[in-house]
Amino acid sequence: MSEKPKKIQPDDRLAPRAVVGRLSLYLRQLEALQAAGLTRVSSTQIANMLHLRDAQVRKDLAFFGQFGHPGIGYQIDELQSSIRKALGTDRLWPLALVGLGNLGRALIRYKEFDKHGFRIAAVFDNDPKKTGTIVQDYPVYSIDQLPEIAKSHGISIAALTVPAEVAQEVVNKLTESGIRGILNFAPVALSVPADVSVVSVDLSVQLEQLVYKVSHAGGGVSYSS
Amino acid sequence: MSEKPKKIQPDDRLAPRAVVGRLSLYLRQLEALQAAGLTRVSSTQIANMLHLRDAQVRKDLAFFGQFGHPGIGYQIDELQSSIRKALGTDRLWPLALVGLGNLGRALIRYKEFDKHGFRIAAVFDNDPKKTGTIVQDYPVYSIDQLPEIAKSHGISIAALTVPAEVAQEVVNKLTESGIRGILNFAPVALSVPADVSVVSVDLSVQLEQLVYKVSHAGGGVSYSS
DNA sequence: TAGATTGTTAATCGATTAACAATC
DNA sequence: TAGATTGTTAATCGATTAACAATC
Repeated sequence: MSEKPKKIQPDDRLAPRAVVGRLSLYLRQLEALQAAGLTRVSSTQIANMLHLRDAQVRKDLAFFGQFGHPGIGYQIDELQSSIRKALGTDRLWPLALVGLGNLGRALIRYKEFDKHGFRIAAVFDNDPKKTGTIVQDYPVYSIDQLPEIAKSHGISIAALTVPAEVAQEVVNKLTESGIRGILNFAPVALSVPADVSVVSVDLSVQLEQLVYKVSHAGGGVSYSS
Repeated sequence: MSEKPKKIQPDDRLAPRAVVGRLSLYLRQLEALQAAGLTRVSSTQIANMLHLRDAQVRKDLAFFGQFGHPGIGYQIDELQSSIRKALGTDRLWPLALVGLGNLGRALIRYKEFDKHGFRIAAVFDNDPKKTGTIVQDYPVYSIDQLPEIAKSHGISIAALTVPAEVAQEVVNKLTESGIRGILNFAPVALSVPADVSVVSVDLSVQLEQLVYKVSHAGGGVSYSS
């Protein structure tokens, strides 16, 4: 009979999705606080800014380790890098942009990605009128070239902004090319192999959420995460 | 002593956010099924397509009423209009687009909004180089004109695609103009009066979610809702 | 020291799932 | 009828919150 092994790492289970979502929001607040010249912050302050409870902030962070100083609070720069490490954004992630429609073109120019460690490394589209051209300094490749380019550029994640009708078909090519994560903007439920992650952002769905809230009195603030 | 009034409506409490999020996804699936020529569907089928449990689908729907036929399933067109009614999307929602950056311009051309009962009714920006011009058939108004135009066009919701630095300031103008709901793309936590709803979509946050999942093995599909 | 704040436990709250009688 | 499927209850599971000893 083997003893239950004592936990070495702060926590090695996968964090609940809700926790990870809030981690990103904490990071945004910390960036804002730092820009404002502050160096430390308490869980209560973070909680108030995001309309949460202090205990929740501490418990979320506790999932990944002990980053605070009892009686003092959290050192902003320390906590930032701890959260980045927990999220995996403590390194640069080259990104494939697949689909050069309206949304795709907007994402190429989207400054926030750069600010948070993401860099569009290559742009793909299957329209022969677009492939071979240069858009915003990026040469546009055919999706068929994805396997080779993903490999040579070390790309493992992709933003998918193709029409819904072709999304699944393109996703199949992506996963066959070694893409491990897809940020999907097409309004369809994608099927992927078990080792590939998908996060879907459907803007119409978000707008429907808003309409529900507006229609049913209440009000209040919520984050899509 | 007054009796507790018997519940008349199927349910008059506010549905949990998670339920409302899934309702939109059900609607997308129903649209796809209908396009494929089907007329009825079971909770098990819907659940399988979205990687959920059948009981959850039924329970979510039960929140709003009884839409199914025991032994038969759901009539697709019936269920669609029931869900639309529950969400409040059974009517057209004119939308103000505020902020004509990359994302704003992409949203003007975004076809999915039209498909789901949303219509951009007016476009606003504070850059004097942009106001007065016509973008994609829309005259661009100054944000100062919002109160009058919101009133004349019956606009009560807005998509906010301005830079983070000015977002709160613009939000204040929006709420003063009678806007009741804001789809916020600026990566900041907004403060609004209690009777105004905010749904925030932060694309960098979504990408961070994806990186976390990719970094920590697993995989799997998740919906931002 | 006194005051502040963390990390963590236990209690509460809410959401998901299983199971099944009612219905077609 | 037999088979299928709903709506709903009760059981389970997970997430949030309150409370507080430990720490600075």
